[in-house]
Parts: sequence; structure tokens; C-alpha cells
Amino acid sequence: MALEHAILVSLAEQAATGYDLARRFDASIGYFWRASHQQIYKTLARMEADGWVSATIEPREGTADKKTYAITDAGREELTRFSAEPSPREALRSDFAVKLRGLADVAAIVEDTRRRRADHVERLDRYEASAKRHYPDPAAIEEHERGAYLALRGGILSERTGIAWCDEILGQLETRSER
Amino acid sequence: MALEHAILVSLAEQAATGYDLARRFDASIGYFWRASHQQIYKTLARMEADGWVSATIEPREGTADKKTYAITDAGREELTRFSAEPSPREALRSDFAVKLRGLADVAAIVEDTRRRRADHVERLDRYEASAKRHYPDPAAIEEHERGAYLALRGGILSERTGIAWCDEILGQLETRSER
DNA sequence: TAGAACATGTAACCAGTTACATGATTAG
DNA sequence: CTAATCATGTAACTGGTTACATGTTCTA
Repeated sequence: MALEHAILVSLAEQAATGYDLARRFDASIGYFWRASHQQIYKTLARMEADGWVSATIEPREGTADKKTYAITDAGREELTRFSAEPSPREALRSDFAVKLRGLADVAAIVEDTRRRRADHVERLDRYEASAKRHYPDPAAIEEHERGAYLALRGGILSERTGIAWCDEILGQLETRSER
Repeated sequence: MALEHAILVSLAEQAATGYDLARRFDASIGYFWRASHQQIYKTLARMEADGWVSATIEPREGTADKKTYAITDAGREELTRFSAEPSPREALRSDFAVKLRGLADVAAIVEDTRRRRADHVERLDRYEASAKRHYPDPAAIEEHERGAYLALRGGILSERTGIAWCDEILGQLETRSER
């Protein structure tokens, strides 16, 4: 379970509210870990109880207090411990591959594949734009950015592969479904 | 939730016991959907209640009856319905990418990356061996095998990408951690 | 003044994991 | 005789999703 650790990584870079974190999980960190605000709030509460983060409370009238979370020393220790531990192989679960394997409705799969392809292209564009903006010269990457850069590279490689797979599928199925 | 559908795809090919399914989920179908036997038994019970599968019971003395499941017409209908529905984009969750992004312990990540690379290589070998055995001539693939072939191709492409990513990570981190 | 952005949560539910538990049959 | 394989389950827990719920502040 890495949501806690993803939050720690994020807070290690910069303290934040649950709301801020939810937005970060819609962008950079969210490239490789998705999380809803509900889950983030729940997890932050647990992490605070565990002493991994501490909240600075800004009281507000008429509505819930604003809480800005920062990583604690215990949180930093936990992050180090997590880093040293071998990471489990991702469980692969793909509705699409199941569907493809069944191949019950070629026309529907072709349509689905086109949509997926467009989605991969859109993500690839975002990742490449991000890479260009943040790391215009890959040879000049500073040590503190290297992790983020390599993670982004993983995203780029995987979106490209997604596109290639879709193209292969479409190449084999398209003509069949349209004639 | 595609476990039910993965089971339907599998049963559409061949009737099976829960145990058989668990083994299939360790092999072919398991290339893109993992499931434990506990979960398979639980799901089969629900699917039987829903009328998607029917069980032929072989009573056994002293231990639980053996149940062989077959897909029903309702199950086949459900599979068609599922096939026509757009598939949700896979939620990406990677402990490894979170760790990489944090980059708290370079030596540990290098070690982890080497392990992941070896794992990718092993899987790629299995997939390629399977492709060679089942589809020696890609030009001569029959329509009923095309889905399985394309799913396997997805596995091959993604393992290759995994290896390439690991190589890129190792290329950038290895020298740093060893000197 | 309306809608977007900021901000925080609860409750019910569901899928999946881990641990536990049993027993028969077959091959070496 | 022993280990692997065949075969089926229950129970407790955890992580994540969906639906619901509220209120403020800023900007066009």
C-alpha cells in the first residue's frame, strides 16, 4: 500500500492541505498513483495518528478547519524504510485485455481501441510537454530531480507502448470490422 | 470489475472447476488478470446465483463436492454486453514509481530495479515461448485465436518496455551508487 | 450574483488480500 | 510413507469507490 508513501513523498517536497494533495494526485504524482480526495483525507487522518505527518490548524468560522500537513521525522524515517524494501510486482488487471481475449464483438473492440489510443496520445503529449518544460536538457538533470525525471520517462515509454499496441490491434481488426 | 468477465471468457472456452480456473489464472488468463482461489470460489458462487454459470455437482465422500462450472446463455449475453461497453482506463498504481520519484535510497532502488528487470525478462521469455508455440506463423492466425494472440502481444510489448525502462534507470543510477 | 475554486468530511459498500482450515488422490 | 496435486471453502481485514453532505471565498 503506497498511498501513504506517495503522500509522504509529496509532503517531503512541500507541505500541503488535503485539497492540495488531491490536486497533486490529479497531476504529477497522479501520473503513477491515483487517489480521490475522500481517500486522501482518510489516509491523512491515519497518518497523523501514526505520527508520520503533523497538521497546522487554521480555524475557520462556520466550516471545517483548514489543516496544512507537513512530514515529520518519523514520516521521513518511514519513507526511508519503504524505499529500502523491495517493491511488489504490480498486479496487472486489465478489463480491456480480458475483453480482447474474449473478442466477442469486434466492432466494439475496434471502437474501444481507438478511444484508448486517443487517450494514450493525449497522455503522451502531456508527459512530453512536461518533460520538455522541466528537463529541456536531459544531460543537465540535477540529482534532486532525477527520480521525478525517471518516473516521467516511465510514463512516456509506457504510453508509447500503449499506442503501439493499439496500432497493432487496429491493424489486425479494423479491416475485418468495416467490410 | 472484470474478474467475473475473465471467468466467463475462460468458461466460454472450456468448462472448469474453481481449482482449474485458479490454475488458468496462474497462466494464460493470468497474464492480464490475477486472482486467488479464494476470490474465484467466492465469485463463482455469486455468478451462479446470478445465473451466469451453472454447476454440475459430483458428490464426494468425506470432503466438499466437486463442482464443474459451465457458462450459461445468460452468461454469454453478459459477456456480449460487457464487450460492447467501453473499458475503463486502468488505474495506475506503482509502488516502484512512487519510490523512484522519492529517490530516498539510490542503492536500494538500483537493487530493486535489477530485480524488476530480471522479472520482466523472465516474463518476456515465457510470453515469447508461448507465442512461438501457439502462433508460429503470425500470418496464419485463425479468427478464434486472434484475441488471445493480440492480448499476448500486449504482454510482450509491455515487458519489453519494462526492460527498457529499467535499463534507462540503471544507466542513470548505477554508476552513482557504486562509486 | 452566479459559478468556479477552495476546503473538509461521513457512510455504505465492494473487491481483493491474508490467514486459517480440511480432506482425497496420485506419483515417487 | 510422504509430498505434490487435486479440490473447496470461511473469516477477518483493508484499501478503494461511490454517493452524500456542507460551507467559504474569489472572480467574471
